[in-house]
Order: sequence, then C-alpha cells, then structure tokens
Amino acid sequence: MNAMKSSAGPHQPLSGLAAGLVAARFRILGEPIRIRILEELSGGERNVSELVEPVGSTQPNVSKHLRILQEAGLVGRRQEGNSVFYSITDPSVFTLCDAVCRSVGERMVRDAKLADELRRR
Amino acid sequence: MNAMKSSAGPHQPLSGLAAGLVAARFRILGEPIRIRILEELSGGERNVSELVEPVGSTQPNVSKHLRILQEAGLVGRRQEGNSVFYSITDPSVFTLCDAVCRSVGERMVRDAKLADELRRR
DNA sequence: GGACTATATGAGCATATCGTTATATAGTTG
DNA sequence: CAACTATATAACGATATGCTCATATAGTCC
Repeated sequence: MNAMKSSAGPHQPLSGLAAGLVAARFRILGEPIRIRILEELSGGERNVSELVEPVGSTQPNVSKHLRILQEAGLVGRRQEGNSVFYSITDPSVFTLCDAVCRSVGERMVRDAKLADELRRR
Repeated sequence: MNAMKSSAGPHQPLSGLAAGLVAARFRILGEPIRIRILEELSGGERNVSELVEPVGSTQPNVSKHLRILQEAGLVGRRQEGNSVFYSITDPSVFTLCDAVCRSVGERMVRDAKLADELRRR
C-alpha cells in the first residue's frame, strides 16, 4: 500500500539549528553551475578540465565550485598524477533534483493553464 | 518491488535552462527563516502574526519571506478580514527537507567518526 | 470618519557570493 | 633544471540578498 507516494514517513519538525543546516545544504544546490557540475558527474568521475566546457564556465570558476561541493560532502576528490578527479559521493542529490524538477514542472504547467484561461476571456 | 528505495527511476540530465530553474527552487529553500516558516506551516495554515514569534524574526521580514515563498508557488495566500493566512501548497518540500536532513545527518556522523579516529592517534 | 490592528512595502545599510583575471602551486616530461 | 600542463588560490569589482526601521495600505470597529 501507499506505493507511489513521494512522502514516506511523517515529517518531523526541524529545530532552529537543523533548519540552518538544511538551508545551508539547499544553498549549496542553489547555483546553476553547481547543478550542472553534479549532472556531469552523474555520468561518472571527471577531472576539472573535462568539466569546464560542458559546464560552460572557466577553469578557476569550476575549480572553486568543486571545492564548495567537496566541502559540503557532495563530491569526492581523487588526485591522479597531474589531474584531480571528482565524483559524486552522495547520490541522493539526484533524488532531490528529480523531485524539484517534477515540482517545478508541475508548477509551470499549472501557471501555463491559468495564463491560458485568463487569456481566453 | 523496489519498495523503500529513495531513488525511483534513472536520473535524467538537466538542460542548462532546467538547471537554472532547479537551482532557483533550491535557492528559495536555502534560507533558514524560510525553512522555519515552512516547518511552521506544516502544522497547518497560519497568519503572519502567528509566524513572527516561532520563526524568531520581525513582522516585515516574515512578510517578505512569505511573499518569496508564495511567488515560488510553495505557499498559498488566503485573506480573511484583516488577516492573511498562508499554507503549504506543495507538500513535496517536506520530502526534500527530510531527504536533506538525512543526508546532512549522515555526513555529520561520518565526519564525527573520522574526527574521533584522528583524535585517537 | 477616526482609532486600531494586520499586513505589505520602500529606503538604506551590511554582507555574502559570483565571475574574472592574474598568479601560485604542484606534478610531469625531456 | 626548464618547459609544460593541470589545478588551486587571491584580489577585485559587481550584484544580489537579508535585515531593520519607518511608513503605506487595507480591513475592522466604534
């Protein structure tokens, strides 16, 4: 029973401290370039140079964001010779991304319908 | 099959545009006070004044954040006489919060263990 | 209408964060 | 060691975002 429901258990309230920690994690994900980096890493380990072009930024910038992601514990770092390879350590981020994607999508559809309805008058 | 697993389907990559939208949603959630507000609203509809104290901020500030949450489509607004009641429109946010909470918690445990191990030497 | 309450908004300041450019660090190779 | 490559960092300016205080708006009640 309760098969496809997205909410598993009852939600338990967050203390003020916890709210801060949760917000901090969300903030890490609140940057397009970091989402892009995570997406790219979902295809497996990549070194910095391999990320620069698909992510569409500069090397220093990508490097900085990778550091942020690493400090947040979302990606791991492995040095091999001259290169540094990053990889996803916490695949749950994709669950988050998917959920947000769905939610945002639904909202856009809802808004579109509303706009359409208004336009019709 | 595949009952309790948090990741349901395969993750599909986000376009650059989608990454921006997803990041924007995450950014909305990247503020402690907004998390607190959502938490409070998880207990049901509240008007602005009822939120000020538990959230620990000022009325104008709470009002502003409520506006942001509303524009993001996360809360709904209902005016009744002199008061304005806000409520959760998209309960999936709590799924997100719980997931993040779990992930952050796991990370803290991991870090604590590591620190402990290092300290032991 | 006038007083009162609830909510929203605007101005101003403080701070955080992003992106860029230049440069430092570190590994490799001849 | 010198040249080269890959990554990281520092300094800077630009922008965004949050918070506070004062005030505007709007509803209620007498």
